[in-house]
Amino acid sequence: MNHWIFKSEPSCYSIDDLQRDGIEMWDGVRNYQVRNMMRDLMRVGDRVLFYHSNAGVGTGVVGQMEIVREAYPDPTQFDPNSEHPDPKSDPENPRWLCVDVRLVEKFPRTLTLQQIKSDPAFASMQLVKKGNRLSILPITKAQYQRMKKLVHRGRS
DNA sequence: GCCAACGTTGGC
DNA sequence: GCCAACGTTGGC
Repeated sequence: MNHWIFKSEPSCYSIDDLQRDGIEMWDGVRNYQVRNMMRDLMRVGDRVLFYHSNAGVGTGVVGQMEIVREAYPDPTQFDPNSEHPDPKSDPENPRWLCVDVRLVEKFPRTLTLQQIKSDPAFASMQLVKKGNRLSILPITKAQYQRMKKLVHRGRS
């Protein structure tokens, strides 16, 4: 089983939106590295941390999810009215994929990026490295569990 | 709103 | 295949 972080700008789609929806198609990925991770490594049952990006003081990890459907063609690439249509994608051989996620838990508070950066256990994570622009990142099981622990303990 | 980082595009 | 221009991401 693999562990992941999925980023989303809360102004676009937030943990509260997912709480309302329960299960959601994670669409709009338009990056080849991320697509390949979805295709090759992501499996039903994988655990995922939900990260709010570009959220000011609210930037950080806000909950956990799980993968409930493995990679399949992202329908929004063929929808001219969607956020990210891709006219060059061939319906016979779709370029972009998505997965379905289910909310497991909204955390009682946000584990902020500041807190994550200040913990040496997370120093090796891609998330805290400068210039990382991937919307989906792998994380180790140990790091995942430590984040869960910190956020439930209330203080770190 | 600024700007650094980095992926993508397209001319050659 | 190189690389400059451009667009996007995301922290601050």
